[in-house]
Amino acid sequence: MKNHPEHLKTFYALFQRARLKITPARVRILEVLHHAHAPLSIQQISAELETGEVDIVTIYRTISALQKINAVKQTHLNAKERAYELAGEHHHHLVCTSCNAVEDITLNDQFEQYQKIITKKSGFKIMDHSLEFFGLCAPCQKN
Amino acid sequence: MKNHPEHLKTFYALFQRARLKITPARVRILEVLHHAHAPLSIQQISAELETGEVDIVTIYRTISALQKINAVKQTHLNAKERAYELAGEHHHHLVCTSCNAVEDITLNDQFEQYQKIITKKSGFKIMDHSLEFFGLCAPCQKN
DNA sequence: AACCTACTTGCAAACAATTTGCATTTGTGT
DNA sequence: ACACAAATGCAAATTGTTTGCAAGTAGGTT
Repeated sequence: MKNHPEHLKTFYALFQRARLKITPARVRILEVLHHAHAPLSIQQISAELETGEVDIVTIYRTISALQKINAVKQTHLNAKERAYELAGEHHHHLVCTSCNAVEDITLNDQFEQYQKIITKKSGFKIMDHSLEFFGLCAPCQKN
Repeated sequence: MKNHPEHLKTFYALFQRARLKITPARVRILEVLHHAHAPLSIQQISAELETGEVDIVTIYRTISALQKINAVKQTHLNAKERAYELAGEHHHHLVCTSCNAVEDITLNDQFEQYQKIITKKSGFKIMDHSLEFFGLCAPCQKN
């Protein structure tokens, strides 16, 4: 284990536990996700990287691996694409249906309440969830 | 406009407003969605119909048209597929990650509260949302 | 520091999902 | 019954995702 970016160290631990190697491609992909302000699709991750830096097949495989070790979470921002964000950065999303901007929102007590009610009513053991709001962002409401 | 199934009449109105024709294929697709107990993917809709009854391309186009006039809503129950349900039957979903069962849950005040808070905080004009919980259903918790 | 081996990668190609073009058919207002 | 725009099926194009395999590499061991 060489000199890898410091701020990703929590992920390196996950890697080691799963016997996954810390490769340049994986570090770059983690960095891209880390710097993102919203979940990214495979295509978007690919676009963030230098052309030819990482093959898109490798991105697919890396994301898949990261999901298995719970290092990334999948969300669904629109009809077309699946998008991914680093675990531990879980939040809900506001998706503007006009300009396609995506804004993160942090969950609060009110939502926890709702989840508790559902749990009680359903007998379901809830492990995770995905919530997206669709509408118009402030700027787009003026047009 | 001939003798079409009575219970779908609210949709016929939407069709006419949008100058969409009421065809056998569309009626059948609406029926399938109407009888479904959970959102269905394109493939599932296709499977519900008699073989060769409606071309899968037509299902794609029909669903797309129905979405445009807000007659169906899209949800994302799992990583692979998009699923659809009739509008007006909007609810949240409990997805069992073990047996893949999907259970509908009806939203309640608690959730409305949460949405209100988000609206106030963000300045977003929320038109719609999508919420899925993932976890283990009661039976699967025992295994 | 060189070595070994299992894990990774890129590339090509298979596969699957979704969309498009076009000739033909059909619903619906007149 | 007629006329025309809209809808359908089929084939083919496009796009998204997965798989097979030979070559390359991380990271523990000597």
